[in-house]
Amino acid sequence: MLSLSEENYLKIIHKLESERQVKATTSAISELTQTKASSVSDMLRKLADKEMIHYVKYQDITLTEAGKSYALQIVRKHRLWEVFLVEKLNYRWDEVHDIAEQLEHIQSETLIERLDKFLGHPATDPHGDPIPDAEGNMHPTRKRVFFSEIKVGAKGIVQGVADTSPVFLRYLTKIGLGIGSEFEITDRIEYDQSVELAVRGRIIAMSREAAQNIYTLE
Amino acid sequence: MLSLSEENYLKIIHKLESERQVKATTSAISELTQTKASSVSDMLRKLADKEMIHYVKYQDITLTEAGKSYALQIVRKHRLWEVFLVEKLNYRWDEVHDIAEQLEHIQSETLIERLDKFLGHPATDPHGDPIPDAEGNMHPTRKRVFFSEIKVGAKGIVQGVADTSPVFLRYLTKIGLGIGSEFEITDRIEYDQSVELAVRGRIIAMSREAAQNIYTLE
DNA sequence: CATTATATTTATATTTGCCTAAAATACGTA
DNA sequence: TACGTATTTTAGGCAAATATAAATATAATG
Repeated sequence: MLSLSEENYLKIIHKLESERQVKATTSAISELTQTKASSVSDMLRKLADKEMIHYVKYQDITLTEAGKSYALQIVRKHRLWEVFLVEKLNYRWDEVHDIAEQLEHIQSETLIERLDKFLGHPATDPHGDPIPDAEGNMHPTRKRVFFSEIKVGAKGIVQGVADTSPVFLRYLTKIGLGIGSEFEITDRIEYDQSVELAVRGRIIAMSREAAQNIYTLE
Repeated sequence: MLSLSEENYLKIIHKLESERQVKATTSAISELTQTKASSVSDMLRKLADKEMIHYVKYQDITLTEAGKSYALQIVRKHRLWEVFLVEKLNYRWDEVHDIAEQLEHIQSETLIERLDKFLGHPATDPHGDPIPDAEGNMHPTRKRVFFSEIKVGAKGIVQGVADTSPVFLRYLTKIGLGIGSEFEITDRIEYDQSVELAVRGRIIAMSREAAQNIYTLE
């Protein structure tokens, strides 16, 4: 059983690992956790002692099997609680992150399985992210295709978002876009790679930055 | 905003205060929290600094208005989560305490009000204890009459238990007694003050100790 | 490839919440 | 009321998780 802090580190390392762009390094973790690199360094030694990470000084960090499994359990808890908050307590998708961040650390052998059952074994959270099963398997999902990559003229349904910050989610809500929304990419502006899309009969201009964070599935 | 430890101390002090038999003293808190008296003493100074308790060295401790209000919010959260666990996740009443003990510390402005609504504004928790409202008011409850005080021949309905330890709750479940159970006190043995009662047509002998922890209302 | 810049680690310190041991205070009773 | 006992507080320390500052290793560049 790990401490709250240790759990948060595992989660962050998992996030960096699974978002294959970035490697898990001391400074990347420091950045994401908003703690000093020296503190991260301390914690990495502790997690290595507990065999949760592979750690060689000055090199990239990777999770061990045990560490990955532990991290996926936290992800599972986080996402199931998010579903609970949205489905049962009527929260909006941009409001649930901070609360789920706390709830994901509740320790109980049985709680999360009962919650999962109560929620009807949902496959994804309110942002479209898949929920790992009790054994830590993410049911293989189709490949994500971001708005920034979809060819002009293509239609589809929004399946998820890669940025779950409240400010981004509120923007999407404002323009009438959510998971399940139908869309058509009507144009891409070469100058700044922004896109134009049709949602509910309205034409919307969207920056490349935003378009890189909304996806449908192949 | 108080730390988890500080919240637990407030809760314990409130428990001692409201169970009017015992006064909140350093040693009583030490006993209940299973921490050394010296540690308690440290914490009391901290809580006094934060104006959560009235504290004069070597004297009994009482909560300030702020402290009482804070403590009641924790009690509210604890009891609402217990209702959730029993009503929605099908836990038994002897299983919920430890999980609620964790959930009661989740910090959110809105979560508990939404949970309360979701649960249909329950008046009591699964052990019959009243749930304070958002302002910290316990709706005035009728006076408790314990099995150890009920006169022989009287009938009634179990309204609550004063001991919520799993071992006690499992004993009650085993003898077929729960909140809402009809009973009749059929005899009281003068020798050891044990009682005899009829539940669902069966006659049960119950020790004075157990009888002191089950009650109906006046 | 030498030097500078950046990233990382080590050393040392702080805060929180706990501990043990010792000192101070309060209480029961002879 | 004075003594012994029990309670409470103070003093000094430890572990966890953070920080700052200094040392060291790696990477980037002219």
